[in-house]
Amino acid sequence: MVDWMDVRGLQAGAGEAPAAPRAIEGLLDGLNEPQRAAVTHAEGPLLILAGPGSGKTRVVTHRIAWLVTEHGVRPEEILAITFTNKAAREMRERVERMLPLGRAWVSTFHSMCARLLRREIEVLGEGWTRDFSIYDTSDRNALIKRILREKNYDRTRFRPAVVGGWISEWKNGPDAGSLPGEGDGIEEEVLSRVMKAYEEALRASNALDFDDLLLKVLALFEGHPGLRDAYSSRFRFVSVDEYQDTNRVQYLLTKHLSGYHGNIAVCGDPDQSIYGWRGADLRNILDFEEDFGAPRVIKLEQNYRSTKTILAAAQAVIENNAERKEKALWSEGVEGERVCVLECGDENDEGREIALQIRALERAGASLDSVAVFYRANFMQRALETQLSLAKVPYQVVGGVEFYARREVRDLIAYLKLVVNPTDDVAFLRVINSPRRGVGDRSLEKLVAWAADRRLSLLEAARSGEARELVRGRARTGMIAFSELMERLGGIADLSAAGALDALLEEIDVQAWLAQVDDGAGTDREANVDELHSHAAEFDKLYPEGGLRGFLQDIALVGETDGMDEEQSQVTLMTLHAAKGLEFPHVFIIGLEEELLPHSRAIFESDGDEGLEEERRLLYVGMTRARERLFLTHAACRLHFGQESTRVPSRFLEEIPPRLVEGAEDEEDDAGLGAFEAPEGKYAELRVGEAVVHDHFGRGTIEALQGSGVNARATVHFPVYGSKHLLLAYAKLVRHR
DNA sequence: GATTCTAAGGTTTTT
DNA sequence: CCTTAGAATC
Repeated sequence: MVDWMDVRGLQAGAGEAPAAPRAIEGLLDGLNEPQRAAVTHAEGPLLILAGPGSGKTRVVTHRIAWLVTEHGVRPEEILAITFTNKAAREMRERVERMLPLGRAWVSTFHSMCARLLRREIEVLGEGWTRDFSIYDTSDRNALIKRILREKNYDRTRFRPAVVGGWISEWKNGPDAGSLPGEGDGIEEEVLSRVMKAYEEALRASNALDFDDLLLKVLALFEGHPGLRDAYSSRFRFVSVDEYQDTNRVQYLLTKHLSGYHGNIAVCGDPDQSIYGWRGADLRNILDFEEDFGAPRVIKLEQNYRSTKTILAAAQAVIENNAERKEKALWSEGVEGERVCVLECGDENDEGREIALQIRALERAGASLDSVAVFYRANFMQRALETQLSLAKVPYQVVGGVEFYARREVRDLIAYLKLVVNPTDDVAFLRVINSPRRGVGDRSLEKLVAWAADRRLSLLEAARSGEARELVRGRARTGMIAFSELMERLGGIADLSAAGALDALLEEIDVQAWLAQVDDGAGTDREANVDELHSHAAEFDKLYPEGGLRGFLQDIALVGETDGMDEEQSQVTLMTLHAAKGLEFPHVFIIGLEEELLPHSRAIFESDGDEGLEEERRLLYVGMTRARERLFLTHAACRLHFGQESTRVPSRFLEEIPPRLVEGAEDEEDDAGLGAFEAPEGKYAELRVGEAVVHDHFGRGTIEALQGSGVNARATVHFPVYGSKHLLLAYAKLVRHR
């Protein structure tokens, strides 16, 4: 949850003086030399280049504690920026185990900016007030869709999400803050015109999108140096985590925030930069030394997480990148077992193989929550889930359908947003007809046009007798009923979050509304409403001062209840991107195939190796999550978009030295000997040289047999696919004639 | 205004 | 293959 307290008292030192914190026992104990140096760095710029598993979080949290207890820094002078809200929460918790953090700001760039704007946005004088709404991506898209329709653009060619993406890209690009010109192409024209209308609509609705949160603060800082200096001097110690994933706008904010005092500590790892595709600029961290004037540079190179083997394999891969800062990672850990590369038939075979290996790990004493499976693209999740379910391996997927994306939840939030900000037209359009009030598209079209002519918000329009004359029948009754409802709800804006929600639910007759909203998809919508209520109640408890406004801000910026369930013993499934910052004893990375990892978009892009290097970093991030065992799989063919395609093993696999890979060195010998011990059951009759038929690969010849029972494997040569190592338990080999 | 049909298009994702 | 969005139809 975003910390919401402390909206007052910009002046450092305002409020009661806290008792001087005591030195914390052992703050530096168990830290290595560079870690200690980083923790005890006080004034001036600091760049921490932290390899994976090098104790970065520990260093950052201990440094904050050290600043407070040993260097006389007051918590309210500290601003710590993290990559996600979850990371912010965790960092605050970890520091607070050592000392109270009180009014320190620990947050993402976005929540920091939202919080700052709640106080200062009126200084801009551009029309926004402190009750501004925050539009998330789907609010944004809904608005753009409306604009595209208004302007009669081909909405199949120009999809709202795509145009929204362009706008966001523009707002994070070099000309952020200005509007794009029309240029000569149709795309430039659409971007230019739609964005112009979009920006006007945002202003008219007193709303900001995610990008604006940062841009408005930037504009404030640039236009009002006094205000910038007030914040920069209040936050005497600024730190930015995951600096390799910051974009241009975030870089500029960092500059402004630290301009006054230069006490800026950034930390990150260029080798783990995986968000270039959404505007993160690797140069921010690569150029930090020039940008921030002779910083202290500390490299954390000792890895405490992975076995030597895993570390060496990951290192061997990443060394193929040209664009990087050299790091000499080392570990005092054990050699560990070799990396296991598994070749599978297709995606189902891959899933089965993973289930099988997980069972084997379990037999060896591992618990299921020590296992994670990473994949490049979400579509790979499905086959994996199918096979794990069949094999009865419990799993959880990280990053599924977001709670706040569910329809009934979004509707309720839109009501609340409209109460707080009656000019929020996106919210208005979302709920005017939910529950159904007979106000259809045609009626709304008239209302929108009427309101636009008079520069009024839709709610104001719906209140006016003149506008009500535009429509008749049910539509008019509904419009009147709705504006009266909003009238009645006006007073709940100042209630607590749960109080406001209760009042709302009472007014709209939840049961009837839920019955309407229900599409019979079996989703438990009532439970979702209850969950929203408990979120609200929890928020009230945590931040009694926050109220409905605070709650809305909080949920606008927190994507999900984003917790992994750590209670139950189950395997964790997620994309490689989602894996950043985590660690697991046992890691599987699936689909190590050309055009998947590296992804085809990266392979075929024109501008050099940038994309390819990012793919390599992605694999590097995945590999370095593993503590003890690392499994890499690839399939010979894979079904995608209903199309079966033959797969080529990833070039990255070849970058791992064979000596680090299980069975890679001596495979040839084993196969030649045909060491096959005591074959049993139905596989007993298979012999080297025999012709067999396989589901996918067709007819082939057995070249070698190894292992027994469930581990019995055969090397079979297929005319089309070449030699394959197959697990007999799954390959369903049939003797040919 | 609701339901059904059709066509397109489908990395990665946080805020 | 499967989801989604928009158009067509009742």
